[in-house]
Amino acid sequence: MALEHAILVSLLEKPGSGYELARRFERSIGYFWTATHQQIYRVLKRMESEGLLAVRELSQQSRPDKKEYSVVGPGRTALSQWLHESIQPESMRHELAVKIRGAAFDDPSVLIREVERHRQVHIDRLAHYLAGELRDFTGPAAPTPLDAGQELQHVVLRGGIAYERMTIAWLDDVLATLRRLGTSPPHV
Amino acid sequence: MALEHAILVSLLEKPGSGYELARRFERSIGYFWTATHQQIYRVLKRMESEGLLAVRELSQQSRPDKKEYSVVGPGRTALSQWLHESIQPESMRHELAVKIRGAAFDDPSVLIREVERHRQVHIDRLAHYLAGELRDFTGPAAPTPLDAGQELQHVVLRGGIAYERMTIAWLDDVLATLRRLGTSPPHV
DNA sequence: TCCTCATATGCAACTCGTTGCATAGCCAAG
DNA sequence: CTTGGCTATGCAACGAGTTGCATATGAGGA
Repeated sequence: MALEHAILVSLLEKPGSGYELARRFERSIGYFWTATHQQIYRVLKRMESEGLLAVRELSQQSRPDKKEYSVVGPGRTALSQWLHESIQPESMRHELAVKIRGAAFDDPSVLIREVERHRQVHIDRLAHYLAGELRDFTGPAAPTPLDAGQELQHVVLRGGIAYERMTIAWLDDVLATLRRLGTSPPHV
Repeated sequence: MALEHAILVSLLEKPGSGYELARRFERSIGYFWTATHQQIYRVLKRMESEGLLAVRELSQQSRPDKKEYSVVGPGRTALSQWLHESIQPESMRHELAVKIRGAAFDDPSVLIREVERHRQVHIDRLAHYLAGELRDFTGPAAPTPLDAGQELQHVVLRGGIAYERMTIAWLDDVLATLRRLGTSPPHV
């Protein structure tokens, strides 16, 4: 159900089209909730038919027309209601960890490249987050003081930064372990 | 596709029934991959029909019969093949983060209890992981030296521990932010 | 005796999410 | 002038995951 709520939050922050939402889900919102454009278009249509959103068809010059969605009363109420409900803490879904345990039944060194690749992705994400933090929250161009919405966006971004740092450190640990096992006598 | 591979890993570590796998997915394997018993039974049946697993019907006294699954040749090959493929790094799914950003459009203090509840869950998980680490890997009752499989299980568990510690620290940050905003003048 | 709990397996219906494909307008480069 | 790229929206089919329900055995307690 959370895609619906992620869309409400994003559209309250700023109205936009399905295409624009899909872009936001590649940055910003997408740091902690992902969705493809097909999913977004489908849910937007449903939410509009349920009266949570309003559409405005905008003809643009030099571009195809778009439909701009914005949150209306019942949508705001739905979000508020959801905020008052409790959700259950995240359950893990870490495919790489499954692979690492699986490596016991093959040659552990086959995973070294894979783990290095993941490590690089997380390093890039961290750099991206840090640049965003500087631009929007802690740099000289950032507004001072931050309003409540910006403070909350910032604390979520700090979570992303902490997650990437933790992950990079862990992947270093994994690499050290795989390399150590690689030089030991084989097993199984 | 990863449920299939998580099952292969778990059954290679030790053969077992659907019920037993479901239990393992509540501990151990479940720390980084979750599944319900319905999902497990369905996939076991499919994997058996594809020749990845073998079944043995065991009649037990004082308990209903069970079907014990174990990995056979093609299953081992399938796992090995998967280990050589590359997967794409995890995409986040953090519902609480959506809520935190959404709190900008309601009273941020409504989230304080919710975040405190999540924090407690993570503290409990951390304690549980640390107890498991002591029991299986670092305590006096642990085998020395550890074999490759145990080393790999340990490094995965260290990842879980690092994740929980990071999350608890972040939730403290979130709580401090929510409390600070709660004492500021309202917004929106 | 009846109820509940733990073991053990499964179906049916549903929602959520992914993948591949299709369409269409306009721009810029070759 | 054709091709590729970006904006913009959408269908169809499939696969993954959840929820509710159903069934059966046997243990232990009220």
